[in-house]
Amino acid sequence: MPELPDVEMFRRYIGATSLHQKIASVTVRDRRLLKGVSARHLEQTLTGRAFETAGRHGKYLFAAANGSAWLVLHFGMSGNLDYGKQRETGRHDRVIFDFTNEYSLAYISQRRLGRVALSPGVERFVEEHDLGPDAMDIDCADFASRIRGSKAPVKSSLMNQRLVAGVGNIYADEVLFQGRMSPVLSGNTLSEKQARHLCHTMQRVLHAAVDRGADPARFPASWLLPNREQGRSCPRCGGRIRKERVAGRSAYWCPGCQQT
DNA sequence: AGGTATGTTAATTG
DNA sequence: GCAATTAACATACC
Repeated sequence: MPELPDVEMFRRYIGATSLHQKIASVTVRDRRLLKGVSARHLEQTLTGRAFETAGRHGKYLFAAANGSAWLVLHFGMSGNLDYGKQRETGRHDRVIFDFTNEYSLAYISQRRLGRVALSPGVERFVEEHDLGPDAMDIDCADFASRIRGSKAPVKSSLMNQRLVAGVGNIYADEVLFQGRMSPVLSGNTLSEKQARHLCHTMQRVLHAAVDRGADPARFPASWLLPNREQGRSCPRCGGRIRKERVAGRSAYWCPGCQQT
């Protein structure tokens, strides 16, 4: 689930539920999910403070505590947040933030591939992890020069978080489908115009997904996602959807309308 | 039982 | 040294 649109929903969720409340305690139920911070340090840093704002860069979610400590959440292949009053602890709750008003926020990671960290700020984090610009607001001229500077398959570059942050396997397929471009096309063969067009398509798709609450059930039938299965018919040309391994992941596309 | 799954990263290969 | 691919990670599902 958690690609940019999903994480944007999580950001809004925190914004709507968890800001400006004093943190009473932090419970780390599985320290394997912590990255670069001890359970003790996380608890000591956050307890007594409150989250003031929620930010996002690519697939990373940030919540600023008082001062200059930011909580960083990443969701991996599975993940969720759940806020509630006197909620019962779930089996996959990995870190729980208890507020002084009896409400708590649970960071849930079923497959434990997510990570929880602390950072002095979003900018610093982005720099340290060498993340590219966020996919929603990357400048398309910048995007074009980045993707044209790589001979990797365009799908691989779309998913490369150092090139542009936020697009994963599902949305990469959707962007390429809507941009009518083959996933295996080499980036350095794109014209400036093609690269910019791909960028605009990417931003349109992500924006539309966010507008629909990142809920696939609300995505238009004309999109690839509802038909992302080998052998299904393409909602645009009726051709067959093909599945093939590209850049180590399953790529689904319509050879009929994604020629170049 | 074996393959696959929306992610990142360390290790490996070219 | 760099870019690109693969393995590993943990768990659930088909």
